[in-house]
Amino acid sequence: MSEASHIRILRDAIGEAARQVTGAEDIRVELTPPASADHGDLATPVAMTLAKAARRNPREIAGEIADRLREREDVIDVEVAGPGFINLRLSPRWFADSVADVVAAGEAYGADGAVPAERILLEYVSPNPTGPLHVGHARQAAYGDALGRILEFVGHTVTREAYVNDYGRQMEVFGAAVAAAYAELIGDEPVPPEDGYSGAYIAEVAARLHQEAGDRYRGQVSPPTGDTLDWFATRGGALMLADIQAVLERARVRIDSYFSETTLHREGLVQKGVEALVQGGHAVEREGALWFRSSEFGDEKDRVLVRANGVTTYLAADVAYHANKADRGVDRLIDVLGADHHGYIARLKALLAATGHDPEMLEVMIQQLVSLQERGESKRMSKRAGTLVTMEELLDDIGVDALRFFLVDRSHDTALDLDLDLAREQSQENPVYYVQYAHARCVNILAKAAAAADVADPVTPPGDLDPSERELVTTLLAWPAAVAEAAARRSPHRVAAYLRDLARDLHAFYHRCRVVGEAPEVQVFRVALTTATRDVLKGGLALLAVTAPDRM
RNA sequence: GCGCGCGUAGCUCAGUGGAUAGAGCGUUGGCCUCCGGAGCCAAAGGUCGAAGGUUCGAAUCCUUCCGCGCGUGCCA
Repeated sequence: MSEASHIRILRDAIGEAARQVTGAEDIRVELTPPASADHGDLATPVAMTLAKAARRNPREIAGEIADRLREREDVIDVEVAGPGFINLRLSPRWFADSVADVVAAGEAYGADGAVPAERILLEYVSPNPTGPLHVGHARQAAYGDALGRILEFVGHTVTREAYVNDYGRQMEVFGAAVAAAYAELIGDEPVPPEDGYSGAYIAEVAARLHQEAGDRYRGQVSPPTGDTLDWFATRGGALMLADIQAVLERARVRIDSYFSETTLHREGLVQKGVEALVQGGHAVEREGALWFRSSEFGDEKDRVLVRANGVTTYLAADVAYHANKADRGVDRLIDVLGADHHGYIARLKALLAATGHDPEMLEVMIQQLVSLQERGESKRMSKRAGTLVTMEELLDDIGVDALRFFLVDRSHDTALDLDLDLAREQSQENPVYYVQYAHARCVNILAKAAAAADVADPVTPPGDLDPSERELVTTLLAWPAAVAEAAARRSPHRVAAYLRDLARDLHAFYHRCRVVGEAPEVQVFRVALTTATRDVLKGGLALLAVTAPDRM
């Protein structure tokens, strides 16, 4: 059930009235809470949207539509305002029916609204198993996972995948660094690689490998070569990847499959992909290297696939990987990448076009940089200075709920300043607790009302509604549109923003209206309203993988 | 230089053609015999970076300019 049925009936009625007045077909009726509550319960700008095609004054059209709506029982007042808005005030009966709709829909409320439903392959995080996940990965993970949940909720079929960059020189350097730490451990001469990896985690990996292999590699690691180097790189990488997966799991990030870059090379798919490009005339040799002619497909310039020394580039593997993904029978590919990869978009689209796919099937969602703020100051992060904050440290510091909420509370294309003091705060200032508290408050009220509450009964309309009740109901009715918008725009932050709005309306309602101990018809209505709010809060938080505690 | 992103309240940010531009934090002032005050109510605070243009209507679309970030490797 994507929309409560009584608001749909109303929307259809407005559409029909507009059709009668203007003759237009297929009218999309936007029906939202107005900017100010004293404009009514719901408002629509439909007359203004139709004015141009109808070549008529929007206020005139609005007036005629309004006349038709006035006859309806559920509408107690209609007025035309401003440039042509139609403002509606709805009956208590309509409010009661609408709340009952939401309660009846339960978990399905707002779900399955996507048209058409697509099969989507969503790639995010994509770690290098040469080091721990950092803050940037955390943002990609929180965004990607929330987006996946939202897309599924509105009816798409989603496969979540992470591409593991476990191939190439970086793995060798990593292996050499681990081997050097191992050498130090067993008293051999350590030969750390230049520009190598450092940090305590390298020593940890070395220690775990020492437990596994003992002193077997004594005399072979100063420096390691061949199979020995390969062993340190591969085994070390496997340990790192396991750690990475554990951190993601702890952060409630779901990934269906980890796709190994090495596999692509081992199975000859990279080679095959490159050859296909050559045969298609999309790759040419120049100055000893093999170039992908991506500029033919809108990229700024051509890109190297195979270097003069015969080694393939990262892009060559991506040809194979993206062609592979595009061939899996999906309608859409979504890549979540960091800000430093935005130059990559044109390349990826070009390689899809060159391999005979529609480049439009790929969407690349770029995540802007994250910086951490503490005591009013930005914490500078640098890999070299060793001040990089890992995702695991962040989880230890502020917890899963705060991390998940804060990282998706802002649009993905704006740089994010994560205020650690605020995130740690277990108080009113913290938006996570604000929303969670609203949920706990609903649960508490319902527990108190439990004896009297029978929401299965038809919800009876109260004599009149408090303004805070009207606002809470119209906000609840806006949920399907909000989550559909979040999905369509790939914008999980809209869900977070919606939940804050809903929590605010709930708190305001709580302070103005008592639920327990009121006249029976009032109590029944308010119990239903509280139930609906609880369910939407819980469902919305679940889309962000944030818990909805019953008590705090 | 070129490409992409961003410039909105003191700070962090919502708002991709509709009404008097919003929220959180911060500031100021109110509200606990009452379902949890982790809350509520109110006030102050804005030339939406600048200038043109399109439109009945522009923070939103177009053009130019200014500022910030990132990219612009035979790195990944």
